Amino acid sequence: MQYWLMKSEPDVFGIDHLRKAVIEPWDGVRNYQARNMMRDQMQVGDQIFFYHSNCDVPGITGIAEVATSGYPDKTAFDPAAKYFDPKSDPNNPRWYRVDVKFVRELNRTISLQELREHPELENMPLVRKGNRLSVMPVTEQEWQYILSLE
DNA sequence: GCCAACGTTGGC
DNA sequence: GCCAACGTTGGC
Repeated sequence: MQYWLMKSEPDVFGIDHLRKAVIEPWDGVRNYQARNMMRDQMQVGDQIFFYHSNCDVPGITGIAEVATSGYPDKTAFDPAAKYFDPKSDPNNPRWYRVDVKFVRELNRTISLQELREHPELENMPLVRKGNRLSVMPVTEQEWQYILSLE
């Protein structure tokens, strides 16, 4: 069992959308580090913190779980898609995605500001200045600690 | 292989 | 809306 944190803009796709859809592909990731984690490391059942970015109160708002391991992100092949990438060859896909499944919303949003206040979490890429990774691993200690804040 | 220019992310 | 930080691109 591994733990992850995934960022999404709530205006585009937030925890509410996932709650209604239950299972959705996590597509549109166009960053190699994040791609590698989805393609190579994520396993069905892994737990995910759902993080809202680029909004009034950025922070962790819910929990999801990995519903499929990595598979090619087909939106990269579709010229009409927002995340079309002409360099992604269907015979050798450049981008991958996983499906994620809604687990629950947190009782409250644990804001980035609050997460920064805890020395126990200082090694998380999330709280590092300038970090833009949209998919990142979370240690079991960090996972449990954050849940204890809820 | 270097690095300047550019585009994007995302907090504030 | 601003802008710092970072990743990518492409000329050389």
